[in-house]
Amino acid sequence: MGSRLKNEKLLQQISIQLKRHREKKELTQEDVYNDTGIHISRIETGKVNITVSTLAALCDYFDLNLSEFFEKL
Amino acid sequence: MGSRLKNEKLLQQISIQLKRHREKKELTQEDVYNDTGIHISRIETGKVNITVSTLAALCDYFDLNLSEFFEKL
DNA sequence: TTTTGTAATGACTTAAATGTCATTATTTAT
DNA sequence: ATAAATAATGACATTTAAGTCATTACAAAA
Repeated sequence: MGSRLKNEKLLQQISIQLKRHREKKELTQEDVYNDTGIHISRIETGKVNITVSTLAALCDYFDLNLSEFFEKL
Repeated sequence: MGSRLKNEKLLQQISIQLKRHREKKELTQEDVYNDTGIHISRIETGKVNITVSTLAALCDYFDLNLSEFFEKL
């Protein structure tokens, strides 16, 4: 059924991607919070099963669409 | 901040996409449940803010990756 | 070393996704 | 029209994402 391993891996990859995009824009976690209201710290540790809304909001904030975000998965 | 409108629209689009893929494979909601353990009914109504894990599991089940799923958004 | 800025984590609350099952539409076929 | 299959919804429990704030860890700079 839902492979826990594959899932953890996916969340890990998402977290790394988000961190990369944040750092590319030279933003702190606090910046992200001030601008979006999202606490990204726990997300970037890869332990949170983020919702589509949250991911969409972050992608929007980082100026990328969901499709290209998952392209580099 | 998080535009509720845009969000509802996104979730609506996701739900429609999922339904399209399910029907293309001629699967019932019960089939999906039996194979994945996921109750897709509420998701297909577009009122649920699905998690990445759930979406990933469904995409996997429908033989498509997340990137191409969001391409046709 | 000692600040200082930033990130990670703990504790807790709230809201909501997910799971489960029964019941009520709704669609499709006979 | 009736029956059968499928989907939607209601009600409820469980789990967990997300919000909030304080504290600890860590890194970079002074």
